[in-house]
Amino acid sequence: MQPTDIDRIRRFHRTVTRETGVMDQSFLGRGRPLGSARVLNAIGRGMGEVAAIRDYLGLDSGLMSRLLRGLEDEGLVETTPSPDDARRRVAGLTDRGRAEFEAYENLSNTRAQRLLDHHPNRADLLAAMDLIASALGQHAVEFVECDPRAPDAVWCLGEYFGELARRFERGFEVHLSRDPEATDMIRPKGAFFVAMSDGLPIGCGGLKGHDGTWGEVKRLWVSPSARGLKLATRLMEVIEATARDLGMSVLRLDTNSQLPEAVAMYRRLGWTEIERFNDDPYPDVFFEKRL
Amino acid sequence: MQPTDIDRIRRFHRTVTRETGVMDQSFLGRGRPLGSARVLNAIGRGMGEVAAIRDYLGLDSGLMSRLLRGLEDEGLVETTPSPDDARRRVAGLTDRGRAEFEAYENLSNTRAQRLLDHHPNRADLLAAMDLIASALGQHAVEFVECDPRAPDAVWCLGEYFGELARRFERGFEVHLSRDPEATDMIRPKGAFFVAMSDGLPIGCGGLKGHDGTWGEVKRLWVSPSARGLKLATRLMEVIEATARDLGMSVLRLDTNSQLPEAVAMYRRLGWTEIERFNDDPYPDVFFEKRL
DNA sequence: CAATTTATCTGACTTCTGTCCGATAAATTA
DNA sequence: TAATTTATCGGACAGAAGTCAGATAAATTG
Repeated sequence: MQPTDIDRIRRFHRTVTRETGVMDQSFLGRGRPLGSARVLNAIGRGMGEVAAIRDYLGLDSGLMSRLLRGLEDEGLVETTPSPDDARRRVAGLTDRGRAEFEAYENLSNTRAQRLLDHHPNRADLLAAMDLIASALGQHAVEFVECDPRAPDAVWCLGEYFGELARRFERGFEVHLSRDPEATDMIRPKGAFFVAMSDGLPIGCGGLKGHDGTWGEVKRLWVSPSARGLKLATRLMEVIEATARDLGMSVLRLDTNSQLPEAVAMYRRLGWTEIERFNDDPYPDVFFEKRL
Repeated sequence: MQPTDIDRIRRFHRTVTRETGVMDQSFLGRGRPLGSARVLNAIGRGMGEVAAIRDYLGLDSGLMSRLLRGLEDEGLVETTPSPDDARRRVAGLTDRGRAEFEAYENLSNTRAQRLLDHHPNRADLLAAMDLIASALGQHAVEFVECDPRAPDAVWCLGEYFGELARRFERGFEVHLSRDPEATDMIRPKGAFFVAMSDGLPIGCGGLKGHDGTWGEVKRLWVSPSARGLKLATRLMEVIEATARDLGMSVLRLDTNSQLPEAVAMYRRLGWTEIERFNDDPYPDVFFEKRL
């Protein structure tokens, strides 16, 4: 009897549920209830605002308060009133708290490492995990505006150029392309966005400002693991909104007919094909959109 | 900054943890604590013996007893003493219990279906899930002895023949091969095993009895999603143990040089190459092992 | 400036989860 | 047959998780 698609998903789900149960057990091994451990980990991972933690973990305000107090009593956490709104509190780890957080991190990391060590095909396993994480987390993607020279942005751009090199018959050399100055993709001239899924970059897109009147969409890239989830469309929406915000009335972009998915998407999003507007050697299709 | 392998696994883990949290919430929506819901689901999925459920869910005997009683009070479950050991109790669903179980099943199924519907590439998503489920569940594989004509066995054999057809240059036609009678792979003559991972078949192997003196290993197959996890080796161990149990002193098998992984494995497991012992057109390598 | 809203805290309470121990009754062993 | 082991049950209890209503203090609004 052939397993149905649903059977396969459910088997996956059960296996993975068992796995999280095991992780929970090992967390409990540090002698702290799961609730406290989760709060500690949220703080350690950079969440400072009490409200943000509460929201992330879905906790009642009373419960949150008590868990935080417990961690304070243990000497792991300190809270201070937020500078711009003294009602809010910001939590941070003490030295002991940081050590304890690292201990939890080690538990998770060694478990991950063990899984990796016991698998014959790391690349496929990791690709499968990326694919699933993107599929499950597609509604939890954050679009973070940053400097295109920031680490996450640079990583995305590296992947982007690498992919172009693979897909273009003639290859692709970064320095051949008119690489816009990073400062053209920073406010107030332009902007650059990285799509973050649970802390990992999975896509990017830039808006390059041209002497205040028009903008150019550049470097739109989505990780292979997140393709098909309409992430590029959402990035474009963010970029268009930013362009309007910056007072631009026209957007342009160039692309290549060897990237048919991209060309199709621009058409679908209401862009119209125009004449070549630069002498860049790589693109052979040009689009424009009035805002 | 490039995400490390560990980062990627941890992201996967967090995403999937969030997902199970959502499922738990939706289960709670039926107004029953998670513990009870889990017991009900275990029973619905075929676990009858109280001890088996307790073991599967890792529950204390007292807690188990109380949860079971709660479900009985709700009229969802009935327990009867086991026929062969009246100390043990066997739990079963009442009609109302079955309806309630179906309701939980629907919650899980619709969530799975929704995920499937929202993804552009079902085949890749499912393959990724199979791969991960096999990697995580490699220590929870059960080797079930069954009739080679049973549904799970037939499905595995279909996959097996399909793969042979793809890998052999000359193609592969099932009827050309000397297809051993199913009854030769059933006790007392022989045996057939299906490797089950959480209810889904992921591999198989047969032991064909030849007039009581020697046995032949046939139809050894492992699902692509579970390759590299030493599953074939474990299947072989089960088959060899069964052969000893049936009083066989020699095992033989044939394979093909176009399946180098298989040939390498047989050597590693202590098999020695021998002369051709049948006139089957497909195999070109023959092995023997004395027990 | 008074009234209202917002973010957090506290206490009281319920339910759920997990543990321990002894009771019971059915097998198993000596 | 008596003693022991095994599987379940039930009571008592402790800690964890979650809910609710009010208290407090800092913003915000009118």
